[in-house]
Amino acid sequence: MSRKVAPVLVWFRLDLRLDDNPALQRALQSGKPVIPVYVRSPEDEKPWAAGAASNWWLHHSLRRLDGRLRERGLRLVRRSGPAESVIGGLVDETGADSVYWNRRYEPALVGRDARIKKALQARGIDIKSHNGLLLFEPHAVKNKSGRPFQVFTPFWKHCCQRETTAPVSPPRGRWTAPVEWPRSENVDDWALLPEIDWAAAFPAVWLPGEEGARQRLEAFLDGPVREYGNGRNFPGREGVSRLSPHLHFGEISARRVRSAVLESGAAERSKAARQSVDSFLGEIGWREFAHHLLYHFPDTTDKPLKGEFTRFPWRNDRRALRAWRKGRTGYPFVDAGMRQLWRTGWLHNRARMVVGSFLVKDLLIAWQEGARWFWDTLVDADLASNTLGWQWVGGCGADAAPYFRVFNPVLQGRKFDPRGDYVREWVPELAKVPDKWIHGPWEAPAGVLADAGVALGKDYPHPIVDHKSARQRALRAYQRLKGG
DNA sequence: TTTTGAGTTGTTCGA
DNA sequence: GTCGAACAACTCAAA
Repeated sequence: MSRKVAPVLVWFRLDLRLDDNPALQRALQSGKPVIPVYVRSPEDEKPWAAGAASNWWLHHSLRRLDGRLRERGLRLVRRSGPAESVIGGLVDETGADSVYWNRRYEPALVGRDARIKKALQARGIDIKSHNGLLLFEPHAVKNKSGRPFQVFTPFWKHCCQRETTAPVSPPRGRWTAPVEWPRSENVDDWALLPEIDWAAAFPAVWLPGEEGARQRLEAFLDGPVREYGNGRNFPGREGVSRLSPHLHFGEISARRVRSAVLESGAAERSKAARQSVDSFLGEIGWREFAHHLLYHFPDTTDKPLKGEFTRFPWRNDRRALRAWRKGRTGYPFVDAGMRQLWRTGWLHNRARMVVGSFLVKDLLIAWQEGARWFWDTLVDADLASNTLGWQWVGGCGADAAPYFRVFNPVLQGRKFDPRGDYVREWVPELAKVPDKWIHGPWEAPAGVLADAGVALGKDYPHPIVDHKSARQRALRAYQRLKGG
């Protein structure tokens, strides 16, 4: 191999995969030696530092990616520091004449990447950025008046009428490595893993990395996808894909997921299956929409999109917030969700809505508090999706839930966890409570609780608020806001 | 330009 | 027990 051929740097970000990775693909097609790089940079921590659960995932995902690259004769060079100086320094060290990456759309990073691009181009480096994250890029989707969509349905209808590009598979065999590898930091030294054993249960649930993503997708296509329309509502069943962390870290692309679902033929089996596929693809659409909104409304990570909500009378109740975080609200369905989150770094979407509604409406605690907690505890913590979700549940987003939509945690439990499986799994102290009372143990006759070995206030808390009056309180607060 | 219809995920109340 | 209306008002997209 000639020493004179300048290598290409491929800057990996939220695209920790080999498959359908346009930046990598382009580099490989150039025939030049390829140097994959991951930069741990302080800009990535804006507006919020990465959460502990995300860091756990990142640690493992980086190791997996390095392993996969090594199978192809490459490796992942890891560096930390401001991205501009790290990438610039690597260009100097390696003599690279090109740098390729896939675009990110978070407010803090768009400008940074543009600066890096400009600075490198000024030095004569070939810079190419690609779309590896989304089906439709935020700046490319506009309504007929040239403005960003703010309502999901028309947004997604519009998107579905557009052309999409097909996923690409990387070339087989071994790839061209540089003559010399630049120094790399050790992921272990980044201290991404939590010191306490809080993540102990994660490995039983998750396999970070591209292979794990593939397995999840295949398991989903093997069955649940056909029942998704209905099955996705039941947190105690295996009805959803659980692809969210893999999608967040880019271990699998939205293009790949979409095309695999369509090619699986799942939709052809029945009308219900067709609808199931549509509603699953709609969830991919919500991910797109979240990025779209955050790109066009960058303040919404912290500020309500609807301005009047800045004067909403949120309560500052640390005690209630703590009970919510720990899953000790006394509402079993809510507590099951919060404990699943803590133990596994993930929460079923039905449960996300219920616990979110409980925090915001029943406890009248600001949605930002919920967003922060999710940010720290979710392995799929994604700035765009988290922002959209909490603005939605808070009723202050673009596509807001009407304020009077207050989830009743008992009814939700009875409807979507009728046998109490979900509650029994995550709130084991209630395991012996009969189905009839499992979602509202305080209503159970004393004898029933005694037989189940539950003393309320001792083994399991009394409800920290009375839902009926809490609902009234929330409705009044929201009504006042409207009234001015 | 104006008008019209619709908008992720719910609950309660009263007939 | 079931069912439909009410819970508001507003913005947005499209015809």
